[in-house]
Amino acid sequence: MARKRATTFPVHPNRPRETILRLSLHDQLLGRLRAMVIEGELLPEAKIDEKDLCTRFGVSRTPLREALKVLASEGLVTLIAHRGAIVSPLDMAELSAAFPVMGSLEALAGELAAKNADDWEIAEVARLQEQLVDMHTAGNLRAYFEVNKMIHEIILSAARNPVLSQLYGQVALKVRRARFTANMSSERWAEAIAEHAMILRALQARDGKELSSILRAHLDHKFETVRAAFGG
Amino acid sequence: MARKRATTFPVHPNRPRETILRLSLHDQLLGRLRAMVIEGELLPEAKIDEKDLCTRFGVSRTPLREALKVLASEGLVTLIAHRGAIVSPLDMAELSAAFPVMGSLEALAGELAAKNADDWEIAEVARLQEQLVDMHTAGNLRAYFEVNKMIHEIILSAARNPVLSQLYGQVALKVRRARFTANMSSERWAEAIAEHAMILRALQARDGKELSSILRAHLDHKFETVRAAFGG
DNA sequence: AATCTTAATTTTGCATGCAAAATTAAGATT
DNA sequence: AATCTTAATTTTGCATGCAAAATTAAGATT
Repeated sequence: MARKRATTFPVHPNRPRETILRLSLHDQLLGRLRAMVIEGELLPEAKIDEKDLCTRFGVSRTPLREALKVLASEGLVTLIAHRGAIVSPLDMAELSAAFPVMGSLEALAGELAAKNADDWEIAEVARLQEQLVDMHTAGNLRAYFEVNKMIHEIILSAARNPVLSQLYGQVALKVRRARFTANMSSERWAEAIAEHAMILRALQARDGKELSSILRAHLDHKFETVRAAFGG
Repeated sequence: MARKRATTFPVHPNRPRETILRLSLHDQLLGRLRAMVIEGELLPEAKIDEKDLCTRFGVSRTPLREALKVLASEGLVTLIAHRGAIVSPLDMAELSAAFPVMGSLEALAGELAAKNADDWEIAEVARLQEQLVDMHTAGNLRAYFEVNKMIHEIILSAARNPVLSQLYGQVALKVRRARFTANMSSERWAEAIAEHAMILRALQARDGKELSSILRAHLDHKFETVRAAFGG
């Protein structure tokens, strides 16, 4: 497994808390820049100005450039020889490639999670499912996405497969980036909520095949939404 | 998609050749170090001596450290704060996590390749299949692995899904690393050859479901071999 | 002799420096 | 005025420098 990511995975109860973490500049920058690209603060195709970012974060070019190389290997940034980095273009072709891959990975995650999830995790998904409904009712799309992400992360971590988690994380980055620009129709939103209810039920029943296929379908529908919003 | 990898993907005929590439030190080092880790030249858990590698490759620490950060994000290397990098341990737990993921990805690749492969690619797989048999007859395991890798890479590239290729490449690294240490029994080797014949037939018939399930089974068997060799 | 301190040495994480390449600006040519 | 040269400026890729942390070595203490 890679170096620990600075993600905010929901903390499983029997795990040490309060570990004081002293992140290197490299790691902090990596996290910040990743977020900036995903959330669209840095727009696709935009040139990444090293000097600007250095002064902005008060660091030298060394750790910044290290972070850029890693982001490039994740595909979020594109390096052009002797011309530095640009934010990777967000093209429909790559996105439509990402969805089926994410679908396969989620399908596998579903199967494994149905087998391996413990009671706390299932309860947690149930709890978050309620929140999801609340966010929908409140019309808070941003918060909805956040809760949605947490549900999928619990399922992932319940799959007990770190390699799967790592790879999933990487495709999810690409997809999440698109979602920040593409909005959902209210019908699609209602549908997504219904699908999430099915996800919860399959998990509670520990029905791996069922969970697996719901997740894959859920992804396919999500793709339709994004495709519609983007035009592809 | 990420920066171009320095891999030796078989070249599809209608693609420009002879592109003169001037790789940055960072990229060259990345490729060299990756190969060294995969091929076991740098042993698992071994400390990576920056100064040693710098003098060895005649470069300064800057590009070397950039490469190490990327290798860390790929999971081949583990960074320890203020203590530098070690070659990531090759543990059975991670390996058994990697195999089902690779299986899912290959299954997807198979389905897509059956749909999208062109005649050249199918012919190429057929040609390599013959070579595979030859290598088996010659008892040349190293060359066998190489040809085997090429077949899987053709299937991957015939899937026409760069995201899939990228992720597959990453899990494949982990698995390939294990294969360099684990040997195959002669029975398993014969079996693998037979499975490859089935792979070719399914591809020629463009039977996506079939190809998909053979590939997944092929991976499962490969896992058994590795597990046996390693003891897990 | 084994353990503990403390100082010397090495290594790490990051900042800075510098030449080559790319970009921009300014003047020359049509 | 538009295009072309050429010089000035900026940016990039990498090397080097330096303080803090980790490791090792050396001497002190039991």
